[in-house]
Amino acid sequence: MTIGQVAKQSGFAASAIRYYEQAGLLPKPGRIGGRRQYTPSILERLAVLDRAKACGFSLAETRQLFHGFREGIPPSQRWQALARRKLAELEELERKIAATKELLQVPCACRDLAECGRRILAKHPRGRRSTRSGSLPAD
Amino acid sequence: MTIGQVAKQSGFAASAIRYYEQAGLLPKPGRIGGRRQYTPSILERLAVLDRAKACGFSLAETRQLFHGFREGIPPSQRWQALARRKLAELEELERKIAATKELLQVPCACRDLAECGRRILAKHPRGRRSTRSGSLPAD
DNA sequence: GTCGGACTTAAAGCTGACTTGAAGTCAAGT
DNA sequence: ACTTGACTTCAAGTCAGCTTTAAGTCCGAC
Repeated sequence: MTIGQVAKQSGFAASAIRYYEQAGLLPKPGRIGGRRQYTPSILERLAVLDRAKACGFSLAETRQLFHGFREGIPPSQRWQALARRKLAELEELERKIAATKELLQVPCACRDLAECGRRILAKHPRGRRSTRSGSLPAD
Repeated sequence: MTIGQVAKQSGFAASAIRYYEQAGLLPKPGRIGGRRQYTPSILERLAVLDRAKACGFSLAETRQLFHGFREGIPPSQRWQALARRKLAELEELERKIAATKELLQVPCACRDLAECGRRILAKHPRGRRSTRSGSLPAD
């Protein structure tokens, strides 16, 4: 199969497939005239990749799934090890969401935004911010 | 106050304060000898910004909070309008998390990852992927 | 007058997961 | 021979929210 056929059948963009190969998530396929030639087993591999994505795993985590264990460790143990960590992360995320939702429901009766600022300052004298990412608040 | 003093008192990095100014989230302060000179009211403004961040608002959303309404619309209505949308987003996110957690708890008894792939393919014949971002799965 | 520290700007770098673009190659069809 | 379409590589672009860097400026102290 050519990369285009794999792309169509798997639903992944050809560019993504090349990217995954480059990232070490897919085995390097044979080539004919410079072009990648895949066997259908690539579709199984991509299905696993898809599932890993659906589990919220980053590419680094998915790489662990494939290459991060001693040979012979069965998939069940691999998935489990990664799942444990991810579940903890997701629960932490749920906690953040709950805290954010609470904040969003605090009523405001200020006359202007400056008054909002004064009230916030009055409750939370001063804070240090942490230098991190993520679309939700740090703590 | 100099930007350094504001940084220390607010907990924001000086570079972040400049960035917010550039992004239209902070008023342009007066200058003395080229340096920004702030009045303490900047601290109120930054406190509001901080609260908006804690509410999970993006800078674009926070800009709306400040400038996205007709003059005279009180803070309560501004917060409320933004909060409604954000709460909906957060609930959507919670649904995704719940779905992801379920997936993570599916047991696996495959002998190898190729078998995992075959089983996944058997259940979900083929899928189109959507071209979007976010650390959690698309649907 | 000269040192150091805090400030200024514009531009580039960071993260993750890809996509897009440019320039070139290959195979098949007419 | 020539066109078309699918492929190749490598580099750069995308998004957010900043930080970092480089090169220069300003002020107060000594």
